[in-house]
Amino acid sequence: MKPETLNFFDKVYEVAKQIPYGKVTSYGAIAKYLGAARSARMVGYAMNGSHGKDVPAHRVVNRNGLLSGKHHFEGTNLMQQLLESEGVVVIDNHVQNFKAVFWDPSEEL
DNA sequence: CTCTTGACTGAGG
DNA sequence: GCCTCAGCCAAGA
Repeated sequence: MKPETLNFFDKVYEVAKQIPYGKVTSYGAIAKYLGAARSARMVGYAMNGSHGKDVPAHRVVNRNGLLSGKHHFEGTNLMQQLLESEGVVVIDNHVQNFKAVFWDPSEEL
């Protein structure tokens, strides 16, 4: 594994790991913090390899607070249950009061 | 090198 | 609030 190739993915993992309990953020927010605001898709792509790591991928949703990545988790509602376990209200794959639980790395980090 | 795919986003209707 | 279109960028075939 070459560090150069892991750079982007690693950064994504590092940021995701720092997401506070009971908070969520968006792919675009992480991408922006990494200086790649146009690479939000890459963040999601990177999360694809987050399995086996200490990355709370369930705390990362799209800009609408929609659990766009729930299909990448086991079962059909694991991601939602994980969030609700942390105090985040989720209804029909949508984070309720998204703005209140939103955590922006560019602002908080 | 070219083409496809995608856990995205912003703008427009 | 919902749907559609176009732009973005990296990885894999």
